[in-house]
Amino acid sequence: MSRTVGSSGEKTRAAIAEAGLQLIYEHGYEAMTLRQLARTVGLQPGSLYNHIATKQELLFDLIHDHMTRLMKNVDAVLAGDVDPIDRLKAFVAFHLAYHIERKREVFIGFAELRSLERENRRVIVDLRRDYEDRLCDILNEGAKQGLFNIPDVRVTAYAILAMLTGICTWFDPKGRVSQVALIDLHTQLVLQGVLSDGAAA
Amino acid sequence: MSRTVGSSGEKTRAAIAEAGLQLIYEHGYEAMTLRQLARTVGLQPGSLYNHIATKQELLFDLIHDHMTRLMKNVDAVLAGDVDPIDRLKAFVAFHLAYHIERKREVFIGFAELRSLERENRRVIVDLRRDYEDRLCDILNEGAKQGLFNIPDVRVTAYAILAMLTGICTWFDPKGRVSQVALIDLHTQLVLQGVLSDGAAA
DNA sequence: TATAAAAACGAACATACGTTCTTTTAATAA
DNA sequence: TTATTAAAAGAACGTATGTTCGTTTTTATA
Repeated sequence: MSRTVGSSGEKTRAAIAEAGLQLIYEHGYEAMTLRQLARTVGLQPGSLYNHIATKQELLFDLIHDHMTRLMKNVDAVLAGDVDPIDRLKAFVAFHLAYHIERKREVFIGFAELRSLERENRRVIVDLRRDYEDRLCDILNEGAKQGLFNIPDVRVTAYAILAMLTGICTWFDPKGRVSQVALIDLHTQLVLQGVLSDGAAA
Repeated sequence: MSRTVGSSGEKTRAAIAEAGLQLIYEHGYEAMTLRQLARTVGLQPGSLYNHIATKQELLFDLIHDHMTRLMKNVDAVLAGDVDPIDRLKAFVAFHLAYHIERKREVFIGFAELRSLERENRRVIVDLRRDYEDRLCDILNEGAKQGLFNIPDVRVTAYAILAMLTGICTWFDPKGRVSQVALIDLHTQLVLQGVLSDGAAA
């Protein structure tokens, strides 16, 4: 056989990306086989190479696209507010919603960092740092205005991010807890943990 | 050649465990090669099988030993206090100290869950659940006594655990922040986030 | 000291992997 | 309608992997 009826580069590329995402999420990058991926998409292994350069590039693109989208969205969300408390609330709500929606990408972006080759990893780590900085900026500004009581901004930012991101490892949209309740709970937890005595929530 | 001068099952077994821990931490379970492991320990690949049954069992034992030790230690720590606030403080301090000390095991126990075969994973997941329950118990008791204000105990427990465990991905004992400062900061963050208005810290 | 067990070597096995290459056919542009 | 390009098949390559096995030598036991 050869080229297949109805085949289209665009569709196949999308199918590979989606299947790759799911398979890496389920089994991990190293454990996922290109043969497995090909089978899922309905191709022969070699045919994948009409659409991807290497397995490594598949992983990198996946994470890189995710991080780029994350940055674009967080900047859009934070563009409005100026009050640190509002900004912090907006950040928490956005982070949770996005990480719930993109659960698989988030997990891979964290767990498969070590599967990235050095230069690729550097790019991603830099993007992560940019994202962390968004939260640090908010905390800094809030502390400056005397609204927040924060002994160490970066450590606190890490703690908050770890807490919020952690939910993506267990949250089930069809589960007992609604997304709204989840956001409320975490917003309270974060704000209460960070607000100085004088500031009103 | 054959059996080597000074060779001892006990020592070799320990060396394999330590090297396996480090290599899995660095490269991941799937990426780590038994040949790599053998080279690190100073053995031929086949000789590993005098000490381990399979690669999978190596991973399982590593995680299982870790979880067992974790449970034993947390129970010892919590044996003393009865006041929920004291217990929560003790839990936070213990969790952080332990997770800093056993950084590699903790990371593997989380990231390599999916590399465990079904039955093995079930065992570990059950142990994790037991550990989570320790924190839930504290939160429940505190809420019952009106000390804590917690909308959902299990979700809150997950949030706290995610936050505390997250530090093990970046904490550097030789870094800017001391372990004591870290524990203080997180204790405050957790307590403040959980205490009801009436309760004094 | 003789004997059994333990711990290593070294070679090999079957299999699976990422990737390349040639060929064939479908889609698209001239 | 013809020429070109894109997308697939299918076979193959070199290499690496987890694991097994027979042999040899050291350690421990009786």
